[in-house]
Amino acid sequence: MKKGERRKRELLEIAYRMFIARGYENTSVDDIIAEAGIAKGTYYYHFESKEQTLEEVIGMMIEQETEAAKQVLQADIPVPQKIVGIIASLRPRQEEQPIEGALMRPENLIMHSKIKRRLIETVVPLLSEAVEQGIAQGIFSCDCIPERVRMLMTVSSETFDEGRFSQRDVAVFIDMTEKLLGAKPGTMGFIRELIR
Amino acid sequence: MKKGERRKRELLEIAYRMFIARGYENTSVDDIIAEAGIAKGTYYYHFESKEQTLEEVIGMMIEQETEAAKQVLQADIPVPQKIVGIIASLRPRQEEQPIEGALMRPENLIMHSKIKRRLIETVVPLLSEAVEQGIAQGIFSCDCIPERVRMLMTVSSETFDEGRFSQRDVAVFIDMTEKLLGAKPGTMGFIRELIR
DNA sequence: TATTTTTTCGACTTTCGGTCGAAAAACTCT
DNA sequence: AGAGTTTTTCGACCGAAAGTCGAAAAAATA
Repeated sequence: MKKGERRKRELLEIAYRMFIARGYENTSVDDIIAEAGIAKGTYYYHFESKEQTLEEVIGMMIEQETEAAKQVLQADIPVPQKIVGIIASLRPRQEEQPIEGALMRPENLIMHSKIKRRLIETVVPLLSEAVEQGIAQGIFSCDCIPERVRMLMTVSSETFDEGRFSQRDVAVFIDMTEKLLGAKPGTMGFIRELIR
Repeated sequence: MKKGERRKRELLEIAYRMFIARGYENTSVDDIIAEAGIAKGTYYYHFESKEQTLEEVIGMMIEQETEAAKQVLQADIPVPQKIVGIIASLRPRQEEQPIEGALMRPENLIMHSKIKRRLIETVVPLLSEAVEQGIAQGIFSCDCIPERVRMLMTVSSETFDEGRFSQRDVAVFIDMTEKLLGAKPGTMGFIRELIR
């Protein structure tokens, strides 16, 4: 009674690839089962609905993305680098699967928003901890850490995720980060390197 | 050759009401034509697709929302009030159509995001002008105005649009606004009144 | 009035998410 | 091994919804 789990993983893997490559909306259940070589009933034996599949696929993505972020948090590097490292670790890397631009295209609006939301959900606590460390070290100085971190993440994903941003955007974001966290001007300047 | 325009307006009006009341996804073309008492062919004579209808409906909304904002910009009141006034003028007013919570519910993700995007698009220039005025008066002091304004709007809509926010969110947002625009602490404190 | 253009109609097609009952495969227990 | 039970698979079928199309009706034009 564990064949089911394997099958589900397999389907999840396929859905994951297809959702990323062609978008959630442009991938039909028929596409998925054709690729997997199974019947429709089988698909719906493993998943409640197409949307639930998306939910689980996003879960996989998040988990994967979060992995790296956690590493960075534990690492023995200066706090500002940690923060930047975490943010960078979960930005959709261009070199990856998303063939063709893909993930952020208007057709994928739904997937995009859902990912964004859950990513923020899971990463805010991690980043907040890093900021706490920074405060303990006298690098930052502020209250309401989770709220501040969340706003920073919101702006970051909304501004940088879709590629079209200017150097001025970067400059303002750096300024904003420093001011929101109560850091000395220049502390976060090296963000420039990572966004690019 | 102008009966067409009237019909289209009528359809747009109906679609507008239904999209707001029940959400884009939950409104079928059949619903719309039933309400309008016309045949499907007629609908598709006037619109390319359901999505294009949404696009035009959003256009109507934006236009409408922007109206008030422009008034505020011209008004003879202190700049900080203008800014808050503009933002307030285009936040979905609860008392309005959106019966049942409605507009911001997860089902309406698509409509919601599209509105958000186009709203920011059209309002950033207006707000930027207000900020310019503020700078001229020595109330604010910053560069990269449109970028800063856009980020503020992003955070604002992402944080406050869906109802679930805390007083700490408000406090941080005020702090952020003042710091991003280079205003004296306390300048924007009255935002508190308007959110909530 | 004749003709041309615009508008309307509604049956039909296609696509897609989802259901269901029954068969097959895998597992359990004596 | 064989009977019985549970899990997994199958694919025909369903209903909803977006979109098409040719032809008729209405309106404008000459």
